[in-house]
Amino acid sequence: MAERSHEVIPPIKLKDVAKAAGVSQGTASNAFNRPELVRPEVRERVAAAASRLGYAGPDPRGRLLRDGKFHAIGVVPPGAFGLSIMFSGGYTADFLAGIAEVCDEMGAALTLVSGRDQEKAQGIRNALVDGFILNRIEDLDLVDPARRRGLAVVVMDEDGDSNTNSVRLDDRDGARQAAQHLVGLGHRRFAILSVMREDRHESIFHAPGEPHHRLLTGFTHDRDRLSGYGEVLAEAGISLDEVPIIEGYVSPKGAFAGAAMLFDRAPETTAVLTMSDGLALAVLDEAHQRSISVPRDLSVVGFDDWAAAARADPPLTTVFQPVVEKGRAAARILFEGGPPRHVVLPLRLVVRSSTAPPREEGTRPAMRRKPRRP
Amino acid sequence: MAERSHEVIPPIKLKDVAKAAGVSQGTASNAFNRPELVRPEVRERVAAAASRLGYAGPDPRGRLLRDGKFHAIGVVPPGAFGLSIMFSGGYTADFLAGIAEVCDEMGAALTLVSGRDQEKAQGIRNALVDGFILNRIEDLDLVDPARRRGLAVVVMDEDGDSNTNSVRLDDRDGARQAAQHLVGLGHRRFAILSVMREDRHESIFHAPGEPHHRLLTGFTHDRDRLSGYGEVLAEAGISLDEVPIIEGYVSPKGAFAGAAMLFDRAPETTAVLTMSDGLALAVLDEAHQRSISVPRDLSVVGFDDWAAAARADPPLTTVFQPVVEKGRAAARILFEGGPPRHVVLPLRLVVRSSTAPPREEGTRPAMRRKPRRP
DNA sequence: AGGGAAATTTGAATCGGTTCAAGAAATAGG
DNA sequence: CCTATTTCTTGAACCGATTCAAATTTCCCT
Repeated sequence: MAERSHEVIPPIKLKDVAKAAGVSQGTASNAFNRPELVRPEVRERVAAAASRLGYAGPDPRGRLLRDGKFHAIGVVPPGAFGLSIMFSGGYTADFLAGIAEVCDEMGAALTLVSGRDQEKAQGIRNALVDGFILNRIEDLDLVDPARRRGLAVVVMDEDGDSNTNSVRLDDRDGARQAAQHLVGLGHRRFAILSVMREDRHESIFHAPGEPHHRLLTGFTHDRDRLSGYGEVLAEAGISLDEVPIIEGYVSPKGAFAGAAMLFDRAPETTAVLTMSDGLALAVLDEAHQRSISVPRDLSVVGFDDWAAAARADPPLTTVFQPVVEKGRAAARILFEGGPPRHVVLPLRLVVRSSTAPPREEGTRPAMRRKPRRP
Repeated sequence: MAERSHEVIPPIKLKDVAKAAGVSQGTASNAFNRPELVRPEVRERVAAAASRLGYAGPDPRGRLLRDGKFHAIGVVPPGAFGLSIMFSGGYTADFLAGIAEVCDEMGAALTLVSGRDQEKAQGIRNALVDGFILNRIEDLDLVDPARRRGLAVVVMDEDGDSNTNSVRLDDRDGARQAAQHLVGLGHRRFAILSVMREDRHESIFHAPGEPHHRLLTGFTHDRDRLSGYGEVLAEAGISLDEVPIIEGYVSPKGAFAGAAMLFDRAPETTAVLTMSDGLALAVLDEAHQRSISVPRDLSVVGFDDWAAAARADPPLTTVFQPVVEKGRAAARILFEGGPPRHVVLPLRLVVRSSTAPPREEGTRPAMRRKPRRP
């Protein structure tokens, strides 16, 4: 018949191989997966049949259905930016590297689930993974779909309810270390540069005495940092109410505006605590513009330990975040299973050269000086 | 019975939902996947039953088996370093970003397959993906296992056999552009810094006149670059045989050794063509140590356009590689299917400040000067 | 050779859906 | 009201393996 040649050859299945080798399908399966259970001669017959038929080995689909495990864990890219943001370096890259390390050890695959916004839930429902690592900030509403599928879930940067795994950093303690360092150096006149997540375009100066409940700082970790600073200052007899706090938008521009505001409105400051290296680096830059010497005239502490912090001039004292370890911890929880765990990782102050004891009273030059910029 | 409480509740399946809703399993399936085929009232009854039973929607395992598509593509980490190398920035990160972009558009997942060496083949056999992007260099032997599974495959940096998809860069043309630039500036005294992939620890100086078949340069793209250089020089009447070629090991140390050798053994050179920005940056550094001015006394061209190239002093003229686009192209081929394709992407010379016309004869200072280093 | 233990092999159940031809019900047309 | 359509539903086949109790062989001793 003419149609013969148009027929699609159905792909070879284990059953076909079994038949060709003259064994049962069960034995054929064992020949591939538990060869020690099969007599060498038979094993060989199966192998021969397989290669004769061009059979590449058991299809993972079948196995998957049967034994349920995907041997892969999933990560959802944060925000609405899509997958490629995960490779743009910095935080996400380090985080993934930590996860990847553990996946490697476990011989599991790491699956990056695509999708933005609503599509993400869809992605969660269909992902071929055994568990998910979710970002608290944007993906908290994905916990439910994942759980309903019976998947293990780890939520980052959030305590989570007591039966959801979580991994977060001890931001409060990190902030305490930073503040303690400055207090220990003898500083008494502090200012705090905070970030503001609202989409505002002007920085806000909260003068001493202003009630701090008006702060716009939104994320838990920012609040933790602030409270860490507050605690240590309080222990040193300084009320947070007396400390000027500047909130700037997280963009570089916002950071510079905040830095300028610091010099303009709080010139008596000898030590600046910040919520992020971005802000601290802006302060360094602005200080340079105004010929204010860091750390002689002003000590600056960052937060996060960006790569740029070590290269800054002067190298920035800042708080290191174990981001890679965060990834590792999250992945390990997923693989280990067991009852819900709540991991809190310690931060560590890295002392570099942007901090020093304050200048003696009287020898400090006025900070408010015209910027050199045009 | 006492055991009652110990019984494992079997997970809810579509069948259970169908029964609870009083419809056939087929209808229940449609209610989820093709709701337009189901009367609204019935659809709702199914939804109600599902939510009452805590059913999260059809399990992907079942669907997978039936319709075969994983909606994911796989990437294998190069080398024996494992997964986490993919996030260490630079080449792999850019490459993955390109792949990720396309996955996003297609709503597919990106799966990073773990495993090193032999385990990789195992990973290929079990990966839950529809296609693979493989690195030529280490993964050529993985093409077969992937193909046998009937998966689409794209091989990078290699022409591949004519029925294997491939994506590569036009290194020869990139090299031509670089050489042409220097020839156009008037240079006639060239040297070439090449890389050596063997695990040697000393650089090799191939003096003019030496037969070049002794070069150790191993990768196709390195040979392409060399041949591009050679072609253009030949067109300018300069035989490659007259050009000193230095092969250095790819480590930073090797690069510096090669750079030193250049100044020591080929001091009359006015223009250096390199196989990599790493080498070119080492030359810049060594020139600085020896107080040789670039580009006044020596023009240097890199290859790859590393991020550091633009920041170098002076900013390095180099050949830009569209790595992100490489990733995109590979992913697109996988998703588009169709007959095998062989994509060759163009490179582009980026002229910065490390190249200039040669100094006039006679005014050039002797290059061989004692290095300032201790 | 005979009996029991150990090593292999078999066959059928199961994993959780999707799909499609065929039947049933609802709707439209005359 | 009856027939022709159109819209929904059903039921069974199928996707490709793994697993395990039971059946069969092989092996080892006496």
